[in-house]
Amino acid sequence: MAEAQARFGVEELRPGQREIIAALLDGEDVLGVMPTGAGKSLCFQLPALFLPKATVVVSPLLALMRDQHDKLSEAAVAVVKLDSTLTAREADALAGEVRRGEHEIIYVTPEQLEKPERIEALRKAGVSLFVVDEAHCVSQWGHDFRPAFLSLRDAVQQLGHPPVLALTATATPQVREDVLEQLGMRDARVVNTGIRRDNLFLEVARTVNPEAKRARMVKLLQDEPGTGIIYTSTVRKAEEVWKWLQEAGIEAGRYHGKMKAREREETQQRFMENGYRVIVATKAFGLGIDKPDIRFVAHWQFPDSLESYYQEAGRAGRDGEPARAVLFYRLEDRRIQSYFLGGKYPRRDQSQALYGVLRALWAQRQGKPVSLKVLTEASGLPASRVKVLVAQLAGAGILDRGTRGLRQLRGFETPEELDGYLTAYEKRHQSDRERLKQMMHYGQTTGCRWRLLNEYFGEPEPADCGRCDNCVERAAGHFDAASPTRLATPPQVSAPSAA
DNA sequence: CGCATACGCGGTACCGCGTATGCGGTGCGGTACT
Repeated sequence: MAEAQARFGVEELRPGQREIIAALLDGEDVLGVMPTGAGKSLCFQLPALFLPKATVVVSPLLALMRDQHDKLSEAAVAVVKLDSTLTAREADALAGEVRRGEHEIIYVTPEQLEKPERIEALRKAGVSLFVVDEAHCVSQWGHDFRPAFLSLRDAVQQLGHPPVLALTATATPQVREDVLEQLGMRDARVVNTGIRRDNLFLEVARTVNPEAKRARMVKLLQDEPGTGIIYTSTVRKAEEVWKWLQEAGIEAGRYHGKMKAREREETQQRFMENGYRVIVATKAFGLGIDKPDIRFVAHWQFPDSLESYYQEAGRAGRDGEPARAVLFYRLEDRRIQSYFLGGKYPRRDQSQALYGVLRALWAQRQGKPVSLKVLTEASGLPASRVKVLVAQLAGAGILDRGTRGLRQLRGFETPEELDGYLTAYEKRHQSDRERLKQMMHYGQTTGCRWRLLNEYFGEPEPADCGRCDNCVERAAGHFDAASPTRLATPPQVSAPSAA
């Protein structure tokens, strides 16, 4: 404890932190689900100082790595980060230091761990603890646009499977399962400190058309003098809303993935310094946004799922003061999310084609390994999709991703097993559509919204909360016998047509 | 998936209708060029 106090200025460990650290020092794998601000970082920074060898921390964003690296350097921790911003010369020099074991904490991107030379350097150094920060990215990003997250399981294996710590603020039972599976942490201990946020008021504004949305937003901005975020589903919509607010004389900033990195950093900086009344943003404005006094988060359009919604809405009121999460619900906004879901995963025919091409290549080379590059070219599929499918085959034990390429281990033994491979992503797609439906249910329900969220996240369900619009209305007698239809009507979520 | 816009066409002097086409999130890393 003296060490924690001296190096990090920490007086006392919180219950979740204590449990996680104890389990790690016992050699267990741990999945820690803790809200932002609950001190996730300390769960690995503190053990890192005592463990004999290095702690590797996988981080999804260069900006997050940079911030944590700089903070730790100031605390006199021997820390290094390996990413693409290094020149080849710098990378070599640092890899040398890593091999010689000169660093206690090593930050890496998942992409770096796909390189054999990085793994080799870490293997030489020896790894005492392997940490995946923001671990929901494994499930949220791994299966489509950053498949490197699906290679982490191999990296852990190659490093001799040190204790693995996966940390996240948001995880449904489903996402938890996926993270544990994709990281190969079958017997992990799960430490969950809950999602409860007493100061956050949940509300939905049913808006039948764009005019209604704008009118409702004007009202929100009049009622609520504090700083807020407005999330939109597309870059174009973010720009549109941003211009509209500026014309209305509101000090608004914008943030989305099409902006230059420099401009995004400046916007975020100014937001932190209270230079904006609101930020209009896409989901790019997410990880690493940790301003305590955000008074409201409004969604101009609903996101793909309740975990996305809660991640974004939960950025309001981190300081514990009253804050509002307002969803501007409009049925038509389903369109864009349905579109995003459409192309997310490998289709059955692509899974089938890839496996066929791979088997042909192996046969042709008499069982010699096939490089990912050769397979990608032969399959004609996008590289990221091939990576996802290869990770799936590796997970099923069909192949091995060695330094010399993809090595065949065995074939599918039964038609059922092959079918499992072919339908896995169809099932995932189906469950994503279900999650979108639940998001819409949240927008349409007349029940307690906190109860619905708790149910969704597998948390104990409270009695009606008094901290959402529906409970307040019910308390005011608006849902009683005078308007029985509102209570009796089940939520209207129209079934999505077959894709 | 479904809306917005453009286009083609018929028949009328500018316009309406039906069909075609485009669009749409999140970031790493490596490469080419200044």
